[in-house]
Amino acid sequence: MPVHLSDDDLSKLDALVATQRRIKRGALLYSNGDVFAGLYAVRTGFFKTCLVTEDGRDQVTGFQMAGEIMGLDGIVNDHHTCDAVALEDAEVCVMPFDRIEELSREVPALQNHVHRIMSREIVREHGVMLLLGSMRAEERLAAFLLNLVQRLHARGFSQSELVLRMTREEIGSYLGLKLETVSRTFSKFADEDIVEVKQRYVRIRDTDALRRIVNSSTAEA
Amino acid sequence: MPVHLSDDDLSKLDALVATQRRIKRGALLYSNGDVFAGLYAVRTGFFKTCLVTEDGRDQVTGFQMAGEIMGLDGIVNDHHTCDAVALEDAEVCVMPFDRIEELSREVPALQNHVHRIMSREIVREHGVMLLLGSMRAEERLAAFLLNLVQRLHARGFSQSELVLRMTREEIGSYLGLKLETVSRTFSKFADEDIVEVKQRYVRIRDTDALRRIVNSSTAEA
DNA sequence: CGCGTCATTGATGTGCATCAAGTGGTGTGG
DNA sequence: CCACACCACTTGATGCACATCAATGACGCG
Repeated sequence: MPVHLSDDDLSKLDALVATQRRIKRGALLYSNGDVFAGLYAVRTGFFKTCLVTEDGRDQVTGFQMAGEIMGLDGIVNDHHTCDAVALEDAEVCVMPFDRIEELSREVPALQNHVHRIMSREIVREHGVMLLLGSMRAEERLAAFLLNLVQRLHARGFSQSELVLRMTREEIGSYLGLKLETVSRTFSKFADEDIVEVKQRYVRIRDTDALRRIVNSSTAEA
Repeated sequence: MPVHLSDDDLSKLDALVATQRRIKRGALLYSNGDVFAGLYAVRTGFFKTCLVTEDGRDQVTGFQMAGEIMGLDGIVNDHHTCDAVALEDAEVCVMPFDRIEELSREVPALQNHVHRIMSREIVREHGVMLLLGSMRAEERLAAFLLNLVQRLHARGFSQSELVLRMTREEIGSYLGLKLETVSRTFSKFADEDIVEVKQRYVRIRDTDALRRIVNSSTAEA
């Protein structure tokens, strides 16, 4: 998201990033119950955020890659309500939230930027609700792949090739499916020459077919 | 949510509410594609927000009652991405967003308040994702009823009695179920003396039973 | 090289959707 | 004021998509 700032403002922004943190693959950036310190911007690496309930339910709420912001859930109650786990070795910028608020008051562009980030997250989650509430397995996986590849492409990667950073189980948890269903659906796509799949490696051979699948609600209206 | 403000700040806050709007039952407060003007605080009445896709899918993303804020989805792209529909005659306060940002810069308590509202919405949606992604029909409906009655209770209504403002179909859309399933699940709860249901009227006879149902994931861990 | 983790694939089961009737409450016009 | 129409709701019969259970296969790491 581009923000237009003066040089003066930019130098203020530098002050925002208090520290950097390195997170090993499999390690937690923060977890449910942790005191909220600030927001995190992913510099390198790949994360998942997930809710874990007392009764053992586990829901992946999102996957985050370079440039994306984590930690917004902690603002309401000064405590995080989910876990952030690195799926590969990663680096994040730590931005203490009181500093963000302070600077936001001085730099309107930053203020608006923060609001947009939060609103974007809300809209993203609306999309996930639609997916979880009304899509079938194939539609969910197709939407997931398209979203992933689109975000990777925006970062300079291929539009058609990707290496999944997460397991089938994590994909399933995000999509509200069991890992076997995710695997079977991958195989089905492969049979239909829509994708090539070899473990974590995925090559999309027919993007339009995926798009058609996403919008195949047996549309009546 | 309590905000602590000085008298001076309070008088500034008055300036926030530009206008009031009355919405007839069934009418739209805003809809997908509308230019984002500001946030809305529900004064009286009851709303649903829902996504409608081109291919005819329809997902209710939330129900809003007095004191709750609508319109956050419009901030990112200056356009709303969902519809807000009044389920009964309603009144809302209109708060132009540029005024909110302006005042936020002067009144840190307001600034923080806005951040908390947005964060709270993100956390709420996490909960819905968990519900849609991993709960069975009975668990979903139990969670829904508990949430509704809890919010009503916080507004001075009964802890055990409520009148639903929405149809079975709208409940189903929110919970990712078909209306028949919602109806059957109500009947099942009634058979088990957990609730009394007569059309829109619901009386909860055993709150703990509902709570037990919500946490009955066949917990292994 | 062997063990643990992740992935694939098959057989079977089940929860919810779908299809279909029928009921009750509400608003409207004769 | 009643008859009719409409809509929301309920309930039953059937089907299907995905879950579950189970076995095997492919990596990757110590």
